[in-house]
Amino acid sequence: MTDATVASPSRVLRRDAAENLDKVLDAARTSFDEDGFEVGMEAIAHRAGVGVGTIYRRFPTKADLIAAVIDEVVAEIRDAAVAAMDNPSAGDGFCDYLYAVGRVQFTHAGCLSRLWSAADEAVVAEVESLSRDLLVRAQREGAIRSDVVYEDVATIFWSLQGVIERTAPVSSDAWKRHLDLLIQALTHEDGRLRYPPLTPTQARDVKQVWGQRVARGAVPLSPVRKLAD
Amino acid sequence: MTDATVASPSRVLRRDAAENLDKVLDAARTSFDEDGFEVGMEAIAHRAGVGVGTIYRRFPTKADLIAAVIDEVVAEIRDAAVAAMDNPSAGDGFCDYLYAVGRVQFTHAGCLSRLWSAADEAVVAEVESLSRDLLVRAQREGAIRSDVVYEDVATIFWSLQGVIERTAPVSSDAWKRHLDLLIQALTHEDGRLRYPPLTPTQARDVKQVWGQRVARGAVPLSPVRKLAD
Amino acid sequence: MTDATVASPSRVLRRDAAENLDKVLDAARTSFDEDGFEVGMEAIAHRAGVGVGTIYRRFPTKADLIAAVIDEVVAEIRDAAVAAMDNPSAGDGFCDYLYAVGRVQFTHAGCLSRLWSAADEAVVAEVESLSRDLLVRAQREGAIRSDVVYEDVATIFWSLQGVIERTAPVSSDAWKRHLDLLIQALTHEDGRLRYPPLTPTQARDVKQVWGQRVARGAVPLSPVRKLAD
Amino acid sequence: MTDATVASPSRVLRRDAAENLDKVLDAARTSFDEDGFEVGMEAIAHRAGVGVGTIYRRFPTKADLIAAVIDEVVAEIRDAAVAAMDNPSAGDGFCDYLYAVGRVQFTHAGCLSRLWSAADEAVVAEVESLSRDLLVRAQREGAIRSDVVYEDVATIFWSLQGVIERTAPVSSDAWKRHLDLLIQALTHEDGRLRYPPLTPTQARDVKQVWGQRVARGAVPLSPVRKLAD
DNA sequence: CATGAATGAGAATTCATTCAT
DNA sequence: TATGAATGAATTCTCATTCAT
Repeated sequence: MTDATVASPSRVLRRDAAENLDKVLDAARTSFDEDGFEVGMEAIAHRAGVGVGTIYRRFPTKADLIAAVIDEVVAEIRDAAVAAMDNPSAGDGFCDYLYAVGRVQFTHAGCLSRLWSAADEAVVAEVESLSRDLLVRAQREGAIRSDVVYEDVATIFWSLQGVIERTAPVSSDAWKRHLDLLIQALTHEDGRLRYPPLTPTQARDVKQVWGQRVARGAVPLSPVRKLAD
Repeated sequence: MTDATVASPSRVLRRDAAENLDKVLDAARTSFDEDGFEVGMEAIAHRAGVGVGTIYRRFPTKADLIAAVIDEVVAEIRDAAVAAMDNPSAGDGFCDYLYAVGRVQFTHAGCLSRLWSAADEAVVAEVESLSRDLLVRAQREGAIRSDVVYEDVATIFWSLQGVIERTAPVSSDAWKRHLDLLIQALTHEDGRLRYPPLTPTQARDVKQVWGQRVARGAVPLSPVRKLAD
Repeated sequence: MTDATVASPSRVLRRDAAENLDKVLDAARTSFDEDGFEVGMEAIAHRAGVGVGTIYRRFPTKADLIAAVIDEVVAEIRDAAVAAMDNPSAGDGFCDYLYAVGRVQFTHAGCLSRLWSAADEAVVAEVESLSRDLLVRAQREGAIRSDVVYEDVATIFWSLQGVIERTAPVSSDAWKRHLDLLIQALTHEDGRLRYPPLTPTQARDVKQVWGQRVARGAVPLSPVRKLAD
Repeated sequence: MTDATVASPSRVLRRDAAENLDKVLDAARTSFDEDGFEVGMEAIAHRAGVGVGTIYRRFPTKADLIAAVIDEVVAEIRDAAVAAMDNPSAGDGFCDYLYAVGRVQFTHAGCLSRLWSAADEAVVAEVESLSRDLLVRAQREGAIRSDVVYEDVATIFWSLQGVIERTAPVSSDAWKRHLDLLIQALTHEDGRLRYPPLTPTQARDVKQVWGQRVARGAVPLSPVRKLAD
């Protein structure tokens, strides 16, 4: 976070440090993806080829390490959103985006329980803003029904998380089929939705309340393990 | 934590064993619903107003206690399925059922990570069979699109779990809106689904793989905490 | 111990009580013989067909129950000693006695760790006195070497315990062969024994020190389990 | 229990890992010798001046710690066997060996219930092989009667264990006298032994059956406590 | 700076003993 | 009086975090 790049004789050390940080993040990401957040710090350190102390130097807390990994994942999603913006068809772009988010979540199946709630606020805000734009553009184009709001998009992501968490070890298509179904619903105007969407405030609270839990030490788990095992 | 533990002799009159068992199950259910499965046995015992030993008398293992609670939840779902069968309109019955499952899952938001996987096999099989019937009847009536299979129903439940786990502390409508959306997709015949459903085998594996994880001691979490607290 | 046999209208209750006591002792004996002293009180109660409370009525402590069983075993040994006295050949009588003690110890293989140390002092004294007599008579007859003292007999019992504890589940001859060897040594006069025997005081201390251990709660176990299992 | 736990920062300087491992093994050995295997890990850790976690770092399980200590003891016995081989008189060498084994067993009186059964298979095999050689050589020399087999040697060790377990706190000669007696029997050819020895298979089973018990959690005890205390 | 050994609170589970019914 | 449910201290083991080397 504060990696000041001051030109100096100690640049080599700097590089070592940066390399180490990368190794740690890689190891953490992979560990979380495969085994979920319950993996011990020792296991992550081992995978990274460093000592636990080295991890704790950069990440004072396991929660911080998790947050760092989550940030990367959320950044992947942001990039997907940006890419989707380039699609000349707003409707296709929006759908591309939903699939991309599904793909990212599937890839990081072990991290889902903390996605959004533990991530860097700024990036999350960016993602939110992009999501909103993608949705509105698609709606303006008439590709997506008009009674849908941004909060429904967030809900779809949680929905996918539920499906992915359970099916990831067994199928890589299940979530796609589910999303397909959802998209079909999103593109039809006819039936009115009978329940109100989450308000923006509530959507924000979801993250906050979840965060509280974590803070209280009731550290959740990650319920996934990939196919090979 | 700082509740003075002065035991006045008449503070707790001992009741029937059955009553005690109820207290334990109630306490466990509430604890799981609110705090998830990570709650300590001690905490559950305290909530029930009994010693840990009392819990262990009926439930030799924490897993057994969890299973008992889960069984109750699954039984609620079974009852809902049975009730839905009575609806003269097969389509309405099926939708009733989906909402009922959502409602039950919402009520026991802390238990979702073990639903299905830890429950009594027989009851789960019963639920599955009833679900299948409800679906087929609704399809025969033309209320539900024909390319949907039972495994999609299971997927919908997982999807709802994802939504509920995140939104339960904040909204009791979010999952309903999501389900509404899904049902609209289920009732439309037009768009073909582009991805295959889970095979029955895979659907079975979902439970099994999850169960393995649990067995391996990577005890899942429960990611929810209700509004008040 | 204090079973006053006052003739009275409540004699039937008395009989029930006595029957219960027998059932408890039988169950305890069998349990200890088979599983050692670690068996839970619950298991013993179950075997006896009574509740734990009933056991605790007669035996305020597990140690007391153990002592009661041990007393019976020691009484068996006393009876064997008495019987051996009847043998017209003092030498044969003495050897008979050694074998008899071995047999009793083998039968109660799970109880050996407390034999002697936990038993009723009076009966132990009786056994000791009889043993002494049997030994002296055999020595007077010239059947047993003269440099052997009573304490050596006790030592032989402990020696047999060591052999039985290890071999009981596997062989019912091992201890006999060992005793045969010992007896051959006992009947030869030639080699002088190079080490002094335990003094009577020391022999007494063995029991006392052991008893202390027990009292301190470091309740030993019984290391045997019979062949069938 | 009531030792003020004020941690002055310089109270315990941290030493090498190796040194610590030694401290742990020493503490474990002493604890077992004195109090038997029932001592809590906490107690051992306290004696070693470390936290429980430190023990568990090297010994994932209490059983592993026990095994480590036992291995050392068995190694002592192996060394004694090797040394006995050097004795030009095969008969003396054999007797030396028996005494050496007695001495080792006496020193580790609290560990006897697991000797052989919990030890490293390879070393046990080595000891067995050496014992066999020592016996055969002595028999060839005519020093030991010919109807004795290796399994009888094992039996003698168990016999000594029985004597030592009871007498160790009270006398350091008792076992020697008993062994003296046994050796006199071993050196006489005249009387035939009336019972068959353990077969090699049975001797092997002794260890296995015992091991099973341990595995089943019926952790044996150690029935000894040294004189002082 | 990096390392990984040490820490110790916390979690599940057992079992002798007590006591309401 | 008998029953067996309830108790809770004690035990083994885990893991995030600290800190000597």
